[in-house]
Amino acid sequence: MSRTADRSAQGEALSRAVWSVLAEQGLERLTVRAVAAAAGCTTGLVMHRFPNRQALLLHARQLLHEITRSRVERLEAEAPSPRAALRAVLRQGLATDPQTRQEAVVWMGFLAAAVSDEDLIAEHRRNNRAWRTRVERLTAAAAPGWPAERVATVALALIAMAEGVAALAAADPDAFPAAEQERALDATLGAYGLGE
Amino acid sequence: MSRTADRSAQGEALSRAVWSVLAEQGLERLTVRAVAAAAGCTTGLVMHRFPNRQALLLHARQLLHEITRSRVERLEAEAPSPRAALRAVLRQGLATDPQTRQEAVVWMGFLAAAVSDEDLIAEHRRNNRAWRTRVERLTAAAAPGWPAERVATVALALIAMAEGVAALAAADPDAFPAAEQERALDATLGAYGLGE
DNA sequence: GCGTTACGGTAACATCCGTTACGGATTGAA
DNA sequence: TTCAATCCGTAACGGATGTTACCGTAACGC
Repeated sequence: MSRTADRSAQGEALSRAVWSVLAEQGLERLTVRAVAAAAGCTTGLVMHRFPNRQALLLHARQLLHEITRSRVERLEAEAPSPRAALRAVLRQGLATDPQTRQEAVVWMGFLAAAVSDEDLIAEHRRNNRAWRTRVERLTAAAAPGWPAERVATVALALIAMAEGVAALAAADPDAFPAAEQERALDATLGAYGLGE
Repeated sequence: MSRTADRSAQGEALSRAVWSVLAEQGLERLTVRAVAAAAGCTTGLVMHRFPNRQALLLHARQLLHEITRSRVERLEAEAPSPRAALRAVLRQGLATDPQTRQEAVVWMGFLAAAVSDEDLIAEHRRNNRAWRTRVERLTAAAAPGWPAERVATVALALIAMAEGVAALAAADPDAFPAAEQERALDATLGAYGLGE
């Protein structure tokens, strides 16, 4: 295996360790040593792979974006109709299973970390705006004939709803089970006339 | 002034310092020394007022809940109609001005801190469930005749939407100005037939 | 007026943090 | 085989953190 592939694979493994620590121990315990322990290596490897802790976090944040993006594009391509695509893309943003619940917690951790990290907040804004553009495109396709302003407003409401549900469920899974989250999503889509 | 009032006032001042640090510097820099500096005192006072950092955070979290609760109850009492009450209560949860934007950032910081703090997560769940009960009551009053399940689903969707919009706007105020947030709220209420 | 008590600032403690320096091990080429 | 380069674990460093101990001081009861 080439050296660059090794480096890239190590970077990914360390990023997954960042997610793991962020989800299980929280931002306050997200130290270089904790990440190294979660990845099964030492701080030496971490600091040889990344110039500093900030770069490590930024890489983990970017990789999270990349992974959810590819998942979303697959869902979008496989959907049988524009409305099914819209629903599938929004649905994957909920916190309906351990995997997505962890992602929601990690997403929140990065957001909290971004308050004191200029690079992280820039990354967050870039990703969020791309996400918004995507949902606007899907909404427009699902609601032909709507004026652009209506599309933008409804897309924002849909994004916010999904993100809010995920945050609520991530912090209190028992109070917001998967079925209830999906019911809220379908009720909202239905209210806008975007149901199947 | 009595000694107990002094103690209580100091606790409130320290809690406000916690909010300030959380909003301006983020969770990672929320240290006892930073809180003391923001409050214009020394760590000695902080540690005499609270047994440890965790108790300080918990008090600040509880006070934040108490303050928003009283604001919400005032809005609810002053509203001319059930639908106006629902809208006003949801609207105050958006991040439409520096005050509420700061609250949204602080709220997010406490949520991230709760990942590694059993007391904070319990407080969060308790408050969120109370919040949900309140919005369900307001929704039921605004939509007479709805079955309970419909009320619960729509209330969840409304809560999630408001919370999601606040999170988006807190992290990227330029992309989500106040008018756009309100438009999303009104569009959602309108879609459910709960507009004025 | 005086002693006691609670208050709060100072400074220290042990620990943990991010980061750096160093050294041994492994790899690949000559 | 040998030499150079790369990799990465070890250990240390300066600084920051939560917490504790100590001490001066101001307020309150007698």
